[in-house]
Amino acid sequence: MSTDTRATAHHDLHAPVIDWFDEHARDLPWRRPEAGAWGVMVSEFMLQQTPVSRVLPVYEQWLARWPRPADLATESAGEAVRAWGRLGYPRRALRLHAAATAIALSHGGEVPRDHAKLLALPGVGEYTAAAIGSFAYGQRHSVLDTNVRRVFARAVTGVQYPPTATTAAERRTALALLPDDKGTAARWAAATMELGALVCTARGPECVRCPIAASCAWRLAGSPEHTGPPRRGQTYAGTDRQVRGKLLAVLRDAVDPVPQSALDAVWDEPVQRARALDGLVADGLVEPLADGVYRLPV
DNA sequence: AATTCGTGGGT
DNA sequence: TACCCAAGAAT
Repeated sequence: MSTDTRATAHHDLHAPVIDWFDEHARDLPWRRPEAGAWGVMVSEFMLQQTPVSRVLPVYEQWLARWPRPADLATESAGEAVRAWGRLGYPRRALRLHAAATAIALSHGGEVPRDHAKLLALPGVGEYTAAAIGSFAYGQRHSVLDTNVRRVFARAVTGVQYPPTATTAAERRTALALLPDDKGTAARWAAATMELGALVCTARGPECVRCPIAASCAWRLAGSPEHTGPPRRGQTYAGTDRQVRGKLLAVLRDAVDPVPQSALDAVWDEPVQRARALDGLVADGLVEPLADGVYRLPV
C-alpha cells in the first residue's frame, strides 16, 4: 500500500460518517440550538458513565429549574445533589454546582470558550472540555470518549476494543483523522460518537448498518475476538459504593435532616456503614449536624 | 498507573 | 442468574 493510498483512506472516512450522521442522528435536547453552552455542559456532566435514556428526564428538569449557571450557583449544593436523583456518581452533581459557581463568579456567567479555562473547572477533564468546545462552540478538538475510542480501535487499528485507559497512540490516531476545518471537525466528533453509540456498539456491532464497514480494519481482519486479560468488571454488590448509594438515597428523599437510626437501617454491617458515611461527609455530599443528625449540604 | 466513585437496563 | 457496560474525573 502506498502512503498516498493511506492518507486518502483516512480522508474517505469523513464523508460517509458525517452523511450517515446527518440521516441517523438522534434528536437529543442538548443538540438543539436552544440548549446553548450551558445545556451542553450539563448534558456532558450527566452523561459521564450514564446512559442517554436515564439522563433525558433529569436533564429537562435541571435546565427548566436552572436555565443559566448563575441560577444553579444561587442554590445550595445539596439541592443539586437532590435534583441529581438516581443518575449515580453524585459527586458529579457537586462538581457541576461548583463549576456553575465558578462560572458565575469568574467568567461573567458564561460557559468559557477557552479550552484551558474549561479544563480548570471542577468535573471537567480532557473529554468534557473537548466536548463542550466542540459541541457548544464549534471548535476543532479530538473528542475521545468511549464510543469514539471503540470506533477507532475497530475501523483504524483493527482490534475489537480500545485499551483500558486512553493512550498516546489513540490521541495520535484521533488527531490524524480530525478534519482541518473546525466546523467539519465538530460534525465529525458528534458523528463518530453517534456511530459508536448506535452501530459500532461494544457488544453487538451492526456492521450491516455501518457506513464505513467496507474499510473497517477490524472487519477486514475477520473481526478477531479481544485477546489478553479480561477487562475488569465493576463489582458492585457489597461494596462501599452500594452502601453510599443507600445512605444518600435516604437523605435525598427526606425533606428534613435525618437521624442516625434512619441511616443505620439501610445496612447491617456497622463498620462498613460508618466508613461509607464518613466517606460521604469527606466528599461533601453529606453534612453532619449535632447529635447524630445528617442532611444534604447547605 | 491503578482505584474509586452509582445505578439500572440489556443479554 | 451473573455479567457487561454506559458521552469520565479525580486522586
